[in-house]
Amino acid sequence: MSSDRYPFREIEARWQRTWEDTKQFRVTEDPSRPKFYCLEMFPYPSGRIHMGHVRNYAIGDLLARYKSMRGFNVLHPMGWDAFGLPAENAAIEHGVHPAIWTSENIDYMRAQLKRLGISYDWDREVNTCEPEYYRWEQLIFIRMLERGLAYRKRSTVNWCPSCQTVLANEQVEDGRCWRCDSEVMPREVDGWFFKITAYADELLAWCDRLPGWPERVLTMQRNWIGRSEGAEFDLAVGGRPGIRIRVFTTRPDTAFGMTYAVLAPEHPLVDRIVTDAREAAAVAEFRAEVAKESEIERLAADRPKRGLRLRAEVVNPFNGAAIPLFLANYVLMGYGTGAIMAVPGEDQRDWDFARQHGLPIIETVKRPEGWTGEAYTGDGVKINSGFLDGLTVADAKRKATDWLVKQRLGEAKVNYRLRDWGISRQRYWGAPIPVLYCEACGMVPEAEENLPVVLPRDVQISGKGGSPLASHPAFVNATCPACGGRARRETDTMDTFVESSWYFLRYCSPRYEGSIFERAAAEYWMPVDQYIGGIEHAVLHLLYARFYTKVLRDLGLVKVDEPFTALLSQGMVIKDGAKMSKSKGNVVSDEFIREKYGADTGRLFELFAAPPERDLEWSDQGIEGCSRFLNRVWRFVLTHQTELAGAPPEAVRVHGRSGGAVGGGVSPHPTSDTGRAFRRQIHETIQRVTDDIEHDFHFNTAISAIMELVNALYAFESDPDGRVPPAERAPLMREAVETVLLLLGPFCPHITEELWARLGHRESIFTRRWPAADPEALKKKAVTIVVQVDGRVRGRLLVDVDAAEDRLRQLALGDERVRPWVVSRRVEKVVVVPNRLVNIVTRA
RNA sequence: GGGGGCGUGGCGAAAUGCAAACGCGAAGGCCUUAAAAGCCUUUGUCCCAAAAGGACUUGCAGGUUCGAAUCCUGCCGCCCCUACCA
Repeated sequence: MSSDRYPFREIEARWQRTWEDTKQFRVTEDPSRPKFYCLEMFPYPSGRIHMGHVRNYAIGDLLARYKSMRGFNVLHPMGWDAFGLPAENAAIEHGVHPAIWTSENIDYMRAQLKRLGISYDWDREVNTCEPEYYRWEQLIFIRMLERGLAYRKRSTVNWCPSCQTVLANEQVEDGRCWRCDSEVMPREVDGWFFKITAYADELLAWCDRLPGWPERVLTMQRNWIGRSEGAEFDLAVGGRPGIRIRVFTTRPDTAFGMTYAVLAPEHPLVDRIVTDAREAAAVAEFRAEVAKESEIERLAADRPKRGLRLRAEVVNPFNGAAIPLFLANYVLMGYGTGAIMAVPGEDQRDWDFARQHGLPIIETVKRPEGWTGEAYTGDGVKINSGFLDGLTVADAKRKATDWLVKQRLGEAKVNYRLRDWGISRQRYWGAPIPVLYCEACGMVPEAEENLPVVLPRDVQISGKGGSPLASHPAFVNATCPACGGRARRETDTMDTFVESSWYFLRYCSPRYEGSIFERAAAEYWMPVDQYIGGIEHAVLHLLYARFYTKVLRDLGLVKVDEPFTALLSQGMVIKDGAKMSKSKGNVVSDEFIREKYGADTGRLFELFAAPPERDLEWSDQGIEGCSRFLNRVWRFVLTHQTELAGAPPEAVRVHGRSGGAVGGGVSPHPTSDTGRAFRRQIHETIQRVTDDIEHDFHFNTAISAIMELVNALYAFESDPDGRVPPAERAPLMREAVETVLLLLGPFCPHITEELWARLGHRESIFTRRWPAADPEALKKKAVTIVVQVDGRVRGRLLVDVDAAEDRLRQLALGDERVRPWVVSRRVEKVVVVPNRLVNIVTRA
């Protein structure tokens, strides 16, 4: 089978060596040329490149090479998101040090990437687990600390009782630890936070100013930030003049329907309200019960709403009514004020709870005719609402809020779902947080001249009992940078999402030692013009990176407001209907594909099989087809090498020049109909491929257009009817072949580079400009017009381009294939679309 | 519960006024001692002996329009995200 395949192994190795030896993809700032920063999300060095990576990098390489051929100065870097838990797991399971495991994986994966032939500037490689990298992150941490953007607090986190560590939200799968499958429990822990909520408004506002991003990613970010407008006000507790309960609501208009109020079980006021010993015991029991609820129970959609009625009552300030006060598991301390006014008439959760506890329900919005539902959340006229009666919901909200302000009870308030970013990890393999705890001075940041705080190598990693750093005396016991006394070093490390929040900035000047990056380099390259990565980072990484960029901007380090101008979210690579994974046994290895078909074929298939944003179903037959296509290209050039070599070279116009051909060649002007039609197809293909890449990333249709041109090339060559004049043959074939190679180059760089050389070119094909369609060649003399009768195709007309509407109407009505459909009917109307169709509308 | 997306041949997918480009698969043929590779033809369904021709067809039901896979409404199915967010 493979015996007749072109020698991809040899040519791929040779060109990779050439590109590396000549440093072909090394770039530097060049203010005389427009820049293009093309970036794929850098990988975690898990061990092997998989097909999802290949897809990601094939798309990036295509765009990078294409933009370069269009004259841009292209920055296309690669690096490693090298901190993370899998390295620690490997240490636990196999006794390999995380640093060694990581660095071996990086070496292996770098070699794999080089064999894919991606056009990276490898001189800019970045590795986030090196002190030269994370020292800048530590410096920024200190700056953030100074500005109150980094702070320490106690909070409830996901705790795995078996692994004895905190898990990030994304490491909890269906309420279980992704590593050991234990049920995750909530737990109070001290930790460090970044104040991303300070940027909530800006992050949200800029969602409307990122037209290069997919709408669904922006929607997910908007939902995640979750801005809601409402009001906050105080409820007095009956008989307890010193105590006021602050509640947040988005529906102040419904306040007259408040029939009870609820505190989150862990609300701090509970202890002040409850004084009786017996009630306090009941509260403690209720709290324990709720705290025991595991993540799994919390995720259950129909989780029962548990509540405990307190003896105290609160007063509805709107109507003076005394109403019961509850603790309930459906009110969360982490959102709003941790307390609510309950309006069962207009809130389904309150409705459920009220029914369970026999509480009254008051309707404050008139239901629509025939309403049969429970709580009503729609619009309508206010009823049972005192001074709000008769108003619409929107007007009543405004009036109720104004009233609260006037009474000095509350105010309008905006709340966000977004929480501050918890960055503490009780783990070893991460960047140390540069803070100390001094016996005399308290918490003190490490002195800048002492940075980096280097992660020590000689640790015992057991996976049990918290961070290994805590049991490393040489690391923990340190000197206070403020007073010189004894201090204990922070042993938490930073979430690895911090490293990936600024790596794209470090790429601008990766070896610069003076600062986090060189200002001029970042000003030249930033922002990233095209970012490409998986949809799974739609919120987390992309939101964190946006936040971190804004922080760096406010620290005066960078000028841009947003890091990524355009984003392409590629779909997953699927096999047998499921994401490829070891456990499912449906993994196709990049090495196997490269060995069997070559890198060019693998890349071509991944770009051809589906548009990039959609999931891609792997197909063993599909890749055979791509292999066959490249062999067809190869065979054509080799079998016609002599004939092609004799034709004038580079009779192809290039973008950015107004006329003529480059390199002394002559544009062929065929006189035969076949020759003219063929040349038109060559130039239509240029136009179509350019549009497909440029406008909507439809690489699959771009490839099919190139395939059609190759099919046409074979047909033109065989010329069974002898209609091509001999003088036109070789020049047109050469123009077609060179066009195919130039258009295909960014998709399949090795084979095109090789064939380009075999046509006699001395320079790399990637130093050539992208071809431009010749308007002369695109001109058509005649077009086929479809004639419809009542919307059905009944005939076709071959007419001059831009024929007059009157003439089209006449020809259509007179056409003998059309007449039978019209003859016994009355012509009502004739719709003419120039150069496209005529539709004759009739009536009996 | 909320938000978003998708539904077209046997399959991956094209198509903003001619539905099914391109590729895969399948069937038949050529080449070959044979195979591989390659090449050629056919390939949505139905009516008709066939051709010519015609009818039907983009999840289902409606609507807008001269004209709808495409726009609108409702329903069905699948996928993703999110989740007691007050």
